[in-house]
Amino acid sequence: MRWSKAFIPTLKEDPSEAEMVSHKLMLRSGMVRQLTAGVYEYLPLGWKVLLKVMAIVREEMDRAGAQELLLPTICPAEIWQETGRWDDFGDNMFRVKDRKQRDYALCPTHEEVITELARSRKLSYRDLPQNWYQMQTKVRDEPRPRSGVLRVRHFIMKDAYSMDRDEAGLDRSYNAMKEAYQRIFARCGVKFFIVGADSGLMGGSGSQEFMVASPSGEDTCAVCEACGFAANLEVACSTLASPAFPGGPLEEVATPEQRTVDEVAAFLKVPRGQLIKSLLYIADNKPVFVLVRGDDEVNEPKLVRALGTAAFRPATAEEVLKTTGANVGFVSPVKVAGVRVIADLQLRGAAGMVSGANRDGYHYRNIEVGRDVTVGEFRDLRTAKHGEPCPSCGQPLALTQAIELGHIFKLGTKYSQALNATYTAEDGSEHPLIMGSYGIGLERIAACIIEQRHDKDGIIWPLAVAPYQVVVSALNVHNEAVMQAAEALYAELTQARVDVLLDDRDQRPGFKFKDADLIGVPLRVTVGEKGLAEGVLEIKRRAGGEAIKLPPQQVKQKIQELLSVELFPGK
RNA sequence: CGGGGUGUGGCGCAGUUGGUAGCGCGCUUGCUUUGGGAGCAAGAAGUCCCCAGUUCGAGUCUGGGCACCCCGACCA
Repeated sequence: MRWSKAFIPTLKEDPSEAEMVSHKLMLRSGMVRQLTAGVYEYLPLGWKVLLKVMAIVREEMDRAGAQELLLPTICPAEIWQETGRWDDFGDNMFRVKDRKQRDYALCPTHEEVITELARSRKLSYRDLPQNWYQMQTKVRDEPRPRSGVLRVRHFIMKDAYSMDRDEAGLDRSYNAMKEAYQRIFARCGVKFFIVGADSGLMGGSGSQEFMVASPSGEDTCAVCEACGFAANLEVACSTLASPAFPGGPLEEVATPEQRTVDEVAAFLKVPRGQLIKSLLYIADNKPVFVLVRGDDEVNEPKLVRALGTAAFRPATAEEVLKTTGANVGFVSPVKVAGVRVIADLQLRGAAGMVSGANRDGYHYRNIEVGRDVTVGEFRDLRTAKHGEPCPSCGQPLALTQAIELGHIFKLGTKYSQALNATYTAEDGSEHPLIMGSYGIGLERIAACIIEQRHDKDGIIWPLAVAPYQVVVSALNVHNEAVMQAAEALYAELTQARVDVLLDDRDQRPGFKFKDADLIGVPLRVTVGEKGLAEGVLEIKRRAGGEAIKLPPQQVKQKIQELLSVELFPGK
């Protein structure tokens, strides 16, 4: 490509809408442009990067035995109604009607479509396992798009779906995907780690996420340096002993106007951890008390799993008053009949605790869990904290912010059962397919690479995903010798199938250098009057280091050498 | 959906007590220049987010709406 003909609208200044480095650099390097909130246009440079990422993903998926296909974006409502997700997705799903007023979904994900496909041709045990994948646009009406291309309403996902006859098969399919993912991210040059995760709306028995550490990440993960344990805070637990404070008979104590944990703890001169935070929720239209220690926070994803439903909300002030007879700040399950109580594991056997007396202006002291409160169920409900003991080895956990790049799920039979997708076994019996689903956000890979690989001048692409491998900078297009040498090298490299960009623009050298650095081309060959006077061209790595000066006729070979070393390290 | 912020040439911004819009970058043309975002000269380009109102007169004041960005609940 000749730069003079390329549409690479670089920007000298940071656009005002961008905060994250990757967002700024994607805009400044002319990779993308925002059309509206959470919807981006991929310009030639950005699309080239995505194509390279996709090529790597395709290779690794194929290597792992998956088969590529392409499913529609638009899909009739019926199959979503069959699984219940027509409602579950709520406002997050774009919906359209056709001319006959029939409902369609713009697919936010494809479990329903793939499962419908799987059932359309009755599969035999002989057909299994199967793994089908696609790279396709997903559409989600995100409540708040942000961070450039990281959280958008329109993005390209690589999604794969495995079908097996049993759990052992699922484990094999799952592990094959996990290995493929590790290879993909390694080849793309991103540093990542794997964490145990929540399955959320996908359902199923287990999942892991591929994370990239970043202060701008939306997820928080607990990581143990000592044993390698790592989990999203949505599921991470830690091992802490239950609090046992000196007990005694239940006692009411006046706490006028003291409502919050902080206020009550200070007023009674007890640590916050001696309080029980009694939160009233309405789950499936019924009140339920959720208890955690005063110094803990309820973790909502954990609560979803504990309650077995996402259909819950904090009770209103009126509901609290009606249920307990007291106002918010003075309530607890003590002596409240007929309300389900679910408590954090920490509170099992806790004694000497403080919580509301269900009478405005009063709290109870010496609450003993079990004696004064009947807990229906103890579950891990609290959010783990920095420095707490790792559940597997006891060493302190570190919390770190991260961006989710990929997520793999063991779905089990959630979709195959709902949609009646079965296979026939040897004895002629029919069984639901055991499924897994595996997603990667392709734009996020590009964004994460930039987050990890940039400097003050711009992006530093690894060769594997660089939009161009080499830029030939002709420093003065009016100098015949320079242009001759540059054109000759450009032709030579193009013929050798090197992805090369010839900077033949009528611009000053500094301008060209800045632009080349900004878009992050890994190798630059400088063709200038100075070098030619010495009989050399100069090869410079974007990542840094001294320029390599070589006679023009040796440049192509040297470049091929550099490319092969970086593309196939170790060979 | 709650809280905060911003809407003015393509981009980044300024615009005073209300008097009919300017700066830098970019773009076009010409000349000079050519090893880290050049200089001079000339030029094109703006429904001042939209609607309504106040006023002789609104980018500026009032009301309503819309869009976008940031912070919190969801996910690749």
